[in-house]
Amino acid sequence: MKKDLRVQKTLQSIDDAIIKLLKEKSFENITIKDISDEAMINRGTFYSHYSDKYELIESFQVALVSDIEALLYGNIVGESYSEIAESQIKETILKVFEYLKENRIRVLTVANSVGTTEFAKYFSRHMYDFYKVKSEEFGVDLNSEGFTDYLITYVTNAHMGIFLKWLKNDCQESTEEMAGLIETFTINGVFKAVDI
Amino acid sequence: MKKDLRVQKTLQSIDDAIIKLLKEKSFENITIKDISDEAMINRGTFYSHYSDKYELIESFQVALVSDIEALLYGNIVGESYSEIAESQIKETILKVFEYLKENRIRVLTVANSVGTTEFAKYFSRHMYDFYKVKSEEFGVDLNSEGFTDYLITYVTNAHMGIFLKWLKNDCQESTEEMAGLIETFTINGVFKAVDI
DNA sequence: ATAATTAATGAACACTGTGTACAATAAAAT
DNA sequence: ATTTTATTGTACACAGTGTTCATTAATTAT
Repeated sequence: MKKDLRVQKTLQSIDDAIIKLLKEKSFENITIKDISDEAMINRGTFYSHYSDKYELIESFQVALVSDIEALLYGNIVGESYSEIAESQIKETILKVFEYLKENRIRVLTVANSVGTTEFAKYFSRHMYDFYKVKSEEFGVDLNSEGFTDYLITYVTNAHMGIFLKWLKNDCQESTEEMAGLIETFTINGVFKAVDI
Repeated sequence: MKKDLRVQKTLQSIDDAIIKLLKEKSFENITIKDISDEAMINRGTFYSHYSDKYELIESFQVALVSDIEALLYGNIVGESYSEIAESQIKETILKVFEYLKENRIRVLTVANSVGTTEFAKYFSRHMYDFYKVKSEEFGVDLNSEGFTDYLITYVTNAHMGIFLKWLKNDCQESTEEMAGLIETFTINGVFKAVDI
């Protein structure tokens, strides 16, 4: 059973409003009044859907991250490294870039809203988990738990940085190019990548 | 000529207050009244030194970053890669870890205050510049400007992630261990690091 | 089509925090 | 000891929050 038409319209207009406002000013400087004015709804109506603006932006995050998770876990199948063709990994990285490109505005506005902070934290926690699961599937047996964690942290943050820079750069490079960069940097190491 | 004694005391008590408060709650939830109460000064006195709490935290950031910059640029001398002993780079990385450890509380509170966001942005912009200058000094000639930028972004974010994770982990690993990790990941690449 | 249900509106309210102003007071510098 | 300067206490106007409630309007179900 679907939600009341009015609710759908209200939620949609709030979404549109916050996206538009985030292009003009920072998240912290946006008030509920700004949002309800822009959405052309009563301020009280906002409160009947979200308890504050943080809850609103969280709903954005949740949507984005669950999309990407579905994309990550949905694409790669297989139980050990040998079963997973390298091309499949490449394919997944490519799909992430494509998703990011398609949702550029949403990703950037969310990332710039809570500060890259909260988003990065939230997003990278999921990326971290993904890499962890994958490295275990790959049969990567590491000397110490701590070592693995740092390794994953390294990769997660590196990739996160690349993603956001690319989006801020208006996605000038092709998704294939970017997937290639990520692969080179991560597999060969950055020093090898520049031939030192 | 030194500043008025009263000013020194006031500024110090504000610093202490914000550090203490940041251990209890997030930066956004701290009010000027909280700060002035904790510092045992009049609320108006706060405003005669800082125009708002953001200006206060920025002074923290500036201090931390300028410390680290001095450390980075002060330690490495030489004009080309060949003149710079590898041990000197290692030494610098080590010193960064030592500095971070000594200023653990300050770095973490600032990072957690503005969100890791703003701090990371601010901090990594300087790190980015450093790596850029260094890679030029090293005579790294790259095919495209964009390529270099992505490479530096990759490294900067990766290192930033490691730094903060280590600090959050209570600096359990030794600074030497950490410097080694950074070196291995960056030079050999993470895949080599785990023997894939 | 009409009645019942549910959402949105407008207006009011108490509350918290902001930033400024200014005379009074206390402390430091000369 | 006198001047200078910082801090204090208090007050004020203002902006934003979050809640309440009766009224109005749209949607759903009969």
